[in-house]
Amino acid sequence: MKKKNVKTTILDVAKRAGVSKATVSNYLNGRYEKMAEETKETIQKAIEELDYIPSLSARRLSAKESSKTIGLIIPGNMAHVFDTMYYPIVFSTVGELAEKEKYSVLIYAQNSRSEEKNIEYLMGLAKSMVDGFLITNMTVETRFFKEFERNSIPHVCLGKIEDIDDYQFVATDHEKAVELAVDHLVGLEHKQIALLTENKSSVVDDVRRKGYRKALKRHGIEFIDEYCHSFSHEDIRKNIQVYISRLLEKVDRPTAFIVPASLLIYLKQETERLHLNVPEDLSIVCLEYYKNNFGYVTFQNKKYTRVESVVDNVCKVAFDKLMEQIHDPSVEFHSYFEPVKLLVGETTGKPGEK
Amino acid sequence: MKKKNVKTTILDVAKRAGVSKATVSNYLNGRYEKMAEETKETIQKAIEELDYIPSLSARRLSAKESSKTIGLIIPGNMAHVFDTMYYPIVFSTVGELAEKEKYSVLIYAQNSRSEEKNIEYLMGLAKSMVDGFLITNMTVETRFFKEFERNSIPHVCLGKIEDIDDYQFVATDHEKAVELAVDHLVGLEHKQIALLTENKSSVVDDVRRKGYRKALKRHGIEFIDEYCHSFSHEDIRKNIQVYISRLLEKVDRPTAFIVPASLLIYLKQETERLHLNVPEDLSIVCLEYYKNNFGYVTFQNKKYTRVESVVDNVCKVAFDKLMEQIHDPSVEFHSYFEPVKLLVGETTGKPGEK
DNA sequence: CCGTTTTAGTAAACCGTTTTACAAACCTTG
DNA sequence: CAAGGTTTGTAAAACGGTTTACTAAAACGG
Repeated sequence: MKKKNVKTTILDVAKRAGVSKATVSNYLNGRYEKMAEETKETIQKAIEELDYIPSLSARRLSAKESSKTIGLIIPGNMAHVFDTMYYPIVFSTVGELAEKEKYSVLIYAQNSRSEEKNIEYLMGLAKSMVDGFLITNMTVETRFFKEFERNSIPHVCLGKIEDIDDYQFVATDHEKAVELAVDHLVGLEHKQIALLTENKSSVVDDVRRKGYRKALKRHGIEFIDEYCHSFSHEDIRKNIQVYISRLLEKVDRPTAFIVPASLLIYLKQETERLHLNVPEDLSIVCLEYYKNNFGYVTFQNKKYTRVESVVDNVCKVAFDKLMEQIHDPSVEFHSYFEPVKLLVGETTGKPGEK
Repeated sequence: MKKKNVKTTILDVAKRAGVSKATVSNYLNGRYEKMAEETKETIQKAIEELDYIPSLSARRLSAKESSKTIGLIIPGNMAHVFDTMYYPIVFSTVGELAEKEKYSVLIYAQNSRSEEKNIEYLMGLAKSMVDGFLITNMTVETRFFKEFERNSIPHVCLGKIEDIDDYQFVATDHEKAVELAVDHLVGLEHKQIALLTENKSSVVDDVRRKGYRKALKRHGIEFIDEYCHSFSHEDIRKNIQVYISRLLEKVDRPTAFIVPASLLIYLKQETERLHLNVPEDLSIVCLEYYKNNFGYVTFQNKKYTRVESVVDNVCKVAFDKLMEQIHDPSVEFHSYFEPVKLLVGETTGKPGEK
């Protein structure tokens, strides 16, 4: 618990080591080329003895570096995202990427105050603290984009927001994911295809339903309202099992389900309770966005057929694009959809086939 | 989309406004006392025309300010905390507090690499970027504390870790919370008291069980293993209903339950399914840590009896203590337990009583 | 042993602010 | 109208590094 009231500077170190500031600076920055072994040691010793810590501000000022920090904007209230691994993944992925680039990640949880205040604060950050922003898509207030644009502040949105177009995003193509799933199932001659989704009335949810309807229409299959259900956070805790078992007990029950990974467990439960076989009685396509999917990767030792599009990668692309913008503000930005691919496993087959 | 390749400095502004740097600086820092109205306007105009943004680094260097940033350490993998509102609350509360103090919050998600690397990086941050750390309790690698201590880096741990004592924490007293609940129920003549908890084998969980056993022992009530169950993340999704209904259907079923808010919904479900009345057939005490408890605040229009201890406040105290440490490294730190209070509602009564 | 190259290191300018000590210009006032 | 007060503002020295241009001393080559 030393109490240093006076900061030791590079000059103190230089004096103590009997060299010049420049030499210490060179040492600190690993420019050893022109430096006697002995000098290095002396400097190192002086640094340790004095408990010297270089001043970041001075360094940055001198080197004309930026703050090397990006802002990550998240919603103040994240209750609605509880059912997915989204945020944890974003945090750790972005964190790791940033660390590699020697960037720091500032977190900004929008608070409940006025949009005005939020924006004001963000612009303040941008002016001084932060080189650019990563915006999580559940966060979005559209004015953010306008302001960022207006002030030429680098920014990338993680996720596409419907109905807005003139902004820069990197997103998972949830629409296409569902379409692929439907196509696959229709290819197997399924006609009764159910879609269950979580995170009711979120952007992601809307897009998935859109893809579902679109694909059905394309194949000339009628949309049945009952087959397509979206569960809110509370629904999942309250009555998802009831809903699923009702659906499965119907005479004209769906022969196939498209289900995001986080809901699989519930479907599995009811399927087993009703002694349905997969894929003979029921085909399942899993929508998968996370690498570590809670370990729910098999169904009775069968590999899931799944549509994959990994969020880690979305983060990576977004981060890279942000870096690009930061380092060269003139680059043209192109929004990006993470590729989506269908991986056929053992949980889908022709309906009724053994 | 202007492209500024040369940064405009305070000198540019000064020249354009026809004044000195000092005057511009004064203007920027709101020292208007000795400044003609006209000068202010000229300077403001110059600033706008030049799109001038002061350099934070220069400012900090000159004013001998610190980075005014705190680090918030969170686990890289947060899957296990999904069942509570813990992190969202921490983020937004700490974020807001920091904003008020003009501090920024840097987020550090421990990644999967070696402890060594994590520590090295954190110490690096501490040296330059960050004035101190807030450590979420699920995160903890005990070496952190030793290193922080060794380098006199201000830090506060959100939550108490059992078996370690020589560090500084601010925590909810989960042990006492459960004890209070038991005391209340025993006071109502309950003997068969169940404790359900989430987040199996976490620190919080252990402590709750400890309080439970302690209180039972104090009242001379035998500990029955079946009455005390802890659910993992997967358990909650898989079989919590099964477990609860089995417990409720036993001949000698518990007459009272102590349940954290996030699990209430499941208990409510099964209670209703079995047509049990609250509190006549069953008393319920809710352990409540979040202000906005998902809106599950009533049971059939009855206010829950609950033990309350609000996380927001834990964050606030922790943040304040961190600030204290940062501003005066010599202050003695005293670990702190957030007060816990019992609020008697309408969901508890004497067993069997109408 | 002298001129040249290499090695090891330095002095000083600079980065963009804040701050301190000082002063010009104008206004009072006796 | 000179002395002193107010205003309004300034010049220059920090702040703690990096970098550039330069050099003393040692090593080398012939």
